[in-house]
Amino acid sequence: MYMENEIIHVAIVEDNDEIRETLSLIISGTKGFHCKHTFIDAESAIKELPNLYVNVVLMDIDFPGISGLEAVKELKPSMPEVEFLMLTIHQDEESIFQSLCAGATGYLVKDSGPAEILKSIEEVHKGGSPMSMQIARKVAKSFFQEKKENPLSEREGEVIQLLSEGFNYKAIANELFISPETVKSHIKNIYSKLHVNNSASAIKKAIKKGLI
Amino acid sequence: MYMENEIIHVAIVEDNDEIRETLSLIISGTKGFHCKHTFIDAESAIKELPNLYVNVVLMDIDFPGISGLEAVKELKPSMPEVEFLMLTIHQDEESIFQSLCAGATGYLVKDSGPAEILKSIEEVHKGGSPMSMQIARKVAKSFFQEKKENPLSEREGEVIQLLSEGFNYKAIANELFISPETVKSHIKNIYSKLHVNNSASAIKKAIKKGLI
DNA sequence: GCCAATTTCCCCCAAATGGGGGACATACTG
DNA sequence: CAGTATGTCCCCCATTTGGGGGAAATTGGC
Repeated sequence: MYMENEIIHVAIVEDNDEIRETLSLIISGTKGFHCKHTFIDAESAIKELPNLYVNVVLMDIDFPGISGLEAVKELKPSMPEVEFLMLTIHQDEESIFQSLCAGATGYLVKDSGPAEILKSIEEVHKGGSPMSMQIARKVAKSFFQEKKENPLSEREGEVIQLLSEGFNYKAIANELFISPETVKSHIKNIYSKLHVNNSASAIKKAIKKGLI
Repeated sequence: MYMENEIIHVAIVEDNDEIRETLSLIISGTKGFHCKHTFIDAESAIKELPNLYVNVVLMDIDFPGISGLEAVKELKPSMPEVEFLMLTIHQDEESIFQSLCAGATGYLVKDSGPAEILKSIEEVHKGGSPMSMQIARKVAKSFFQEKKENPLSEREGEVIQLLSEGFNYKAIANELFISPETVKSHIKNIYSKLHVNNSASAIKKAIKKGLI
């Protein structure tokens, strides 16, 4: 139940001291917003957040150690009513896609102005999915090409074909006259393109997309 | 080109001394047949056979160490003109199926009489696929039920379903409230039923058969 | 009542896999 | 020309997988 005059409780997870403090000041200094809890890394956020009352979490996407992505994966299932807004500088499609899958609701590029940040927090709390224009386009593209384009190169197609027939890396290497390390490399790329991390789900996805 | 009066050169791979000697004597003692090479294990057969001239190999199906099955897999590709006749006591469908896939042409139960053995060797050399009645029935059954029945139990279905979604053993175990060892056990059985030996080919086959 | 299949769990142990790096060459494209 | 994708190969290293055993309880069929 969103109340028009309710105060939105925000938590921040961000390793950069300056950014964290600035965000905290902006938020707490604005009517209707409050930020009491900030965390310097994903580990402490994972430990503390479940015991706190917050509505929205601003989460930096890549930390040293446990990433923000991992943190969302960990936290979201046990606190589904909390919305996660990812903070990112490098707007690469992959981490965006991954974070959406992990349960993040929106995105913010770090150089957004105070007004935009506050608007996004409010929007996500109301049930929206705010993300900067650039990112929205990237996500759309990601989902779009997910459906129609064959994301695998010719070589990758040969590799996954053989993989689906039960060949292991060594056997695939022999078949294609390349090194097992190269096969491994192709498979790593295939998994990344299909958003999976093992052969079973790769084969399933590849078949569903008509790649094999 | 099969010549009517050509001598058929036979090699024997069999660990049991008595059986090996008996077979050798029977074969060499019969007009039109000759057996100069016998091997006591799969290893030596794999090493020596490629350098010898033989038409038919009698291969025991299960050795300690490298199995006869493995030996055929190894040898057949490099000597496709040589026919392999598997010797077996336990007529289990699985090893029969596997050996056919590996490139064996026919089967003999070990308690066959001399006449049947010689007839089978001749037949296989002429291009036939001799197998004892009991075995023929088993193979037929194996191929038959391969096509129509869902060979997976309910639990196995759940397991392969989760497997296809990228869950590893531990995750499947959590999902189904059983031990990872049990998951492993189910997966071993699934692989055996689908005639595969890794997740990639299992998923492919399961999808092709409409199991998931 | 026995046998076969299913479901559950355990052991050992080697091989395969996946994730993280990085490097270098080619080729295409803006 | 710089950037991107592809294809090739290498390192390290932990985790996962698969194969070989075996065992016990349950169920259902013959």
